[in-house]
Amino acid sequence: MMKHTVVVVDDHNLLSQAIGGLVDSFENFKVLYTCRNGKELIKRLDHPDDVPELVLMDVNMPILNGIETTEYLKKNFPRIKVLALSIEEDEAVILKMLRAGARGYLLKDVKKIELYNALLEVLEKGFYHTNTVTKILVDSLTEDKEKETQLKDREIEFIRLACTEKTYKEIADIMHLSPKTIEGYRNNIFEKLHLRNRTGLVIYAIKNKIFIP
Amino acid sequence: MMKHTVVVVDDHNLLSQAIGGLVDSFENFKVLYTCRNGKELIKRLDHPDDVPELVLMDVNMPILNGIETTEYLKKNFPRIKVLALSIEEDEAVILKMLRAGARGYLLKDVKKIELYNALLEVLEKGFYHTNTVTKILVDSLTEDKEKETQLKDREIEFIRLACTEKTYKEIADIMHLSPKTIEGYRNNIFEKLHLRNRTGLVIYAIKNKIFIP
DNA sequence: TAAAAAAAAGGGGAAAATCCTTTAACCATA
DNA sequence: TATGGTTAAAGGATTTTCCCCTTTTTTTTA
Repeated sequence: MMKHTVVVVDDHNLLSQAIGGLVDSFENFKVLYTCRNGKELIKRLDHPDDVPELVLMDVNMPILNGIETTEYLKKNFPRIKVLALSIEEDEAVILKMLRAGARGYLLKDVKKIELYNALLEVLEKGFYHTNTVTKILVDSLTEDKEKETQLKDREIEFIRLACTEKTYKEIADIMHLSPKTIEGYRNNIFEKLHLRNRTGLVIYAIKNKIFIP
Repeated sequence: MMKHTVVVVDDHNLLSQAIGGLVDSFENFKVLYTCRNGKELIKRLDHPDDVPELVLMDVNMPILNGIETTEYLKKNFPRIKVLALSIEEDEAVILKMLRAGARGYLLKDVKKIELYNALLEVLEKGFYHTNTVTKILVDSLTEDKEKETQLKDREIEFIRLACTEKTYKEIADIMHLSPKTIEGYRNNIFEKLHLRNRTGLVIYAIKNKIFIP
């Protein structure tokens, strides 16, 4: 019986070993080799014997990351199916990865049986998506989320000021706007980013490098 | 005429060059050499010819920072006078540096004339302090600032919770305290740290690594 | 140029945060 | 056992924030 061929691409040594081992333990799958980043993978694909059916691809890698690598594969090796593997649960990242051509998106703490199902389904049906990922996909289609979530210049300006000890009234003065307009800004941003209050906004701004303390 | 000997210790190449140039331009001062960190300086001091009268010391350096280096000099080369040079305007840092034995504390955007005066005064009077630094010094003596500024364990715990979207009432529940007590905590902390509101507290906590977003 | 969309502003009200003062309970220890 | 120090808690007043919902003004676009 011919085993399905798999390549694991992940810069985290321990994890790629573990995942490789898991895949090898499935009787109808075989790990050809593992790579530390996209560049390494692309190099190896020069040899026809090294071209797998499926790539388990980490998203966050140095040199050439999962998104870029997947885009490259879609262009140059369209028959290779990419299954993304990541700790990132960030919607934007998941969307980028899927748009780049990934056939599925697994979180790294995936259970053995789920990994197996994912591998099989990707080969048979061409895709595998958990409920979470499906929901994100649907949402992104139905309400043009990215565009609406995009922060405008003036909003960014406001956020930076909100990361200080100034009151909204003071911020309004600085931005030459009415306090009521500032409230509007704040309310829009809260809704866009699913925030409850200013503290959440400050943390968000710092996490996303809008404001650097 | 004998020129006064100076060594510049700063890991920022450009800046140490600039400062060195400035010092050399004073007719009665001469830069012996520059170092990138405290370790380098200590090594060079083995040679008696390399022992200067005065060291212009950066506070933030890798390997061996300004405070540790100044402490070492106080112990082993008490005749070398240290003039601290930093972008840090943090009270605690300034105090540490002075306690370590620095004879003065200059901000890096110091003007030429002020640097000159500082160098002269340190050599002649033994110290040079700007108004700002003097005030900090006085304050630290009069009201035992350090001890009172020290945050207690429970306060740290509170601060971490304040860096979330929780209301004070929710925080009170979590900490098994009355909301009024939580208010007390907050007020004490605001006063200690000269803060106006929760936003300021969040920024402070992140800056000081009490809360890592 | 009229219609649509986005930006700005407003009113009102409830909740939360801020500020100030005072009280209660509990220790330590002189 | 009085004394003072610390921590916890409360009352009351004021400001700021947050949340609806509506209106006006400006800009964009069909």
